[in-house]
Amino acid sequence: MRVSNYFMPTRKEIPKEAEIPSHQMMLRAGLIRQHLAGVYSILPLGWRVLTNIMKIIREEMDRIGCHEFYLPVLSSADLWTKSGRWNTFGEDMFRLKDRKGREMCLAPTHEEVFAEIVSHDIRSYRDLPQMWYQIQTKFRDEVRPRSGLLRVRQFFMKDAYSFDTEKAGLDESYRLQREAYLRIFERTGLDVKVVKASSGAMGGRDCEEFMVLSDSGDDEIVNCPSCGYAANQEVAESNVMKVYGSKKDLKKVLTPDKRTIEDVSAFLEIEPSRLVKSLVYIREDDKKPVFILVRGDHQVDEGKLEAVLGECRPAEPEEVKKLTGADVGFVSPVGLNEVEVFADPILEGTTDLVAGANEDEYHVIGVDMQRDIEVKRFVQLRVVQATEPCSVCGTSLEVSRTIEVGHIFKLGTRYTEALGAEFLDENGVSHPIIMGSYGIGVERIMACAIEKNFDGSAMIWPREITPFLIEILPLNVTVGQVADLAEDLYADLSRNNVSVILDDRDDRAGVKFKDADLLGAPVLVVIGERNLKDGLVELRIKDKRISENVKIEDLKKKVYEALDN
RNA sequence: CGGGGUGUAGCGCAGCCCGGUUAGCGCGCAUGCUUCGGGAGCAUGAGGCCGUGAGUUCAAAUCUCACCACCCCGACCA
Repeated sequence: MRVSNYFMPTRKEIPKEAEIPSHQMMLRAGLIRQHLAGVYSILPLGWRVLTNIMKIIREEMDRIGCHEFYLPVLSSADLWTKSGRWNTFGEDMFRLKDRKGREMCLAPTHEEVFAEIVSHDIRSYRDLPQMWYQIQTKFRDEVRPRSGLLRVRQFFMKDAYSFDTEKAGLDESYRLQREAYLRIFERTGLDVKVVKASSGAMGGRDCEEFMVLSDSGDDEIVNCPSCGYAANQEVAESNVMKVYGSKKDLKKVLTPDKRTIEDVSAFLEIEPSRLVKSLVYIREDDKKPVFILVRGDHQVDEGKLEAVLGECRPAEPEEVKKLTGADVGFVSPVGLNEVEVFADPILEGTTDLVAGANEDEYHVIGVDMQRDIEVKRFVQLRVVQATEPCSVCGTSLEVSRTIEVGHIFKLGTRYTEALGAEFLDENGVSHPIIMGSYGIGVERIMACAIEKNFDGSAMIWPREITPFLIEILPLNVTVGQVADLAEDLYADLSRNNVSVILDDRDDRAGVKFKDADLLGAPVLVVIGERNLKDGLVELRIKDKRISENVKIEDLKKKVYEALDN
C-alpha cells in the first residue's frame, strides 16, 4: 500500500468527544469515524486491524473443531417469544415491523437462532457434540453508549455455541473454548484475567469473563494476588472480620436530622462499622418490599442483590415512609417483623449496633442482630473493597477497573427446552440438548490493544493485528537515491506478501514521522539523505525498542530478520 | 432513565453575561514562492442556515421557551 493513495485521515488535534486513549487514537489515526452515538464507520486502517483479529479468531475456532456459520441479523419476534426473551431483553433490543406489520428485531445475540437450527436438524446423540460459531454484527440499544468502541450499539461479536448430550460433554466443550480464548487473547497481544462472573440475562450456571485491566473499563473485578482468586465485583466475596460488641439493651435515642451514616456516626460518636445500613428494595415479581442490611461502612452491590432477589429496584421515599412510618435515614427492620430481611453475613450474631428507629429523628442503639431482627437469609451483598481479606487465603484483595472482552457460559438447557431442541439417546429416549455460549467483542479487542500500546501520541501495534507490519519512510522522495531505495525495498517486501506500507508522499519529514507514529507499524525503515551519504539506513524495531543504522547492503537481510522475530 | 456539560467553517476554540455594521482566531484545505530528519515561513484564497423550531425586539450567535444531537457520571452487556 502507498500512503499517497491510501485513505488515512489523521488529525493533529484530539476530537473533544473522545476521552479515553483508544477513542482518541482511533479518531486521530483515522481508524474510525462516528456516525451516531454508539455507531461507528470503520475506515480502511481500522478495518485491517479488525479483519486481522477476526482471522485469529477463525483460526482458533477452527482449531478446536468449531464451525463457522453466517446467520441473519433480522429475526422474528416469534422465536424470541418462545425463549421468553422478547420481553426480558426489553428496551435493549432494536425492534421493527415489516410492511405487513410483523414484528421483528435486529438480533442482539444468537442463542435462539442457533438453537432453532439445532432443533430442526439434530435428532440423534450420534449427531452430537457440535460447536458452531459466527462473527456477526449485533445490535443492542444500549442505555448509554460510551467510551468510543468499548460500549456501542452496533458491534461485531464472535459468538460460539456448543451442543452436547451430557454435562460432561458441556464441560469439555467449555474447556476447549476457554483455552481457545486464552490463545486468541494472547495472539492479539492482550493480557487477560479470567474471572468468575454472573450470567445475568443469559441464564445458565457457571460462567467466566475475560477481562483486560484498564482504567477506561466500566467493569470492576476483585482479585487476590496470592491465591489467584478472581471475580467480577457482582459476584465477588471477601472475608471481613466481624466486630461483635457487647450485649446491651435496646434504647431509642434522639438523632435530630441525622439521616446519613456519616451524620449519625459523628453525632453519636460511634464508628460507621457499628451502624446497620438498612435499605428498602421492591422486588419486581411480587412487588413486595425487602430490607437489605449491610454494615454502615459498606455499600450494597446491586448485581449481587439481583442474584438473590431477582429483578428489584430501590423503594421510593414515599414507599419507605408508608412501610416504616419514618423517612429514609431513620428506618430499619427493628420492630418490623413482617418485612423480609436479607443481611450481609458479617452482621450475623453481632451486637451493640445502631439502626433506624422507624420514627423520624430517632435511632436505636444496642441492637442485637439475633435478638432484634429476624433475618431470612445471610448472604454477601456488599461491594468488596480493596485490601479486604481474600475469602480463600486471607491475603489483601485488589480491586481493578476492567474491560470485558469475552464471556463464556455453561447455559444448560434453558434455550433448547424452550425451543424444543432435543435428541434421542441410545435407548430412544428424548432429552434436551445441553448448550454452552461463548462470546468475544471484536472491536473491544482492538480498543484494548490500543489502550495498552498508545502513549498519547504514538502507537505500536501487536504484530498479529497491526494494520501494517512495516512502514517504509523515505524522507524526501524528490531525491532520486532515497526514492529508489525505498521503492526497491517496497517492491521486494510486496513480492513476498509482507504487510507493508510506503509513505511515498512528497511531504515534510515531520508530517510523515507523526503519521507513522499514529499508524503504529512495529517496524519502521527511515530512509534519509543524511544517513544515505554514509551508506546507512535507519531501522526501527519499535516493539523491541530497537533503533539502529544499518548498511544499505545489509538492509534487506536486517529487515527480514526484524520481521521474523 | 436520573444527574452534569457542550452545540459557532473539516478539526480545536473565542464572541453570548451587557442584543446593534461585512461573525472572528488557530489548525487543516487550495494556489504561488522559499524551506525540507519530527505536524515549516511568507503571500493570496475558498469555506458558516451560529444544532432545530417558536417567541421577545426596530434589530437575535447573543434574551425566553420547547425540542434535537453529542459527551461525561450512575443502573445493563461483548
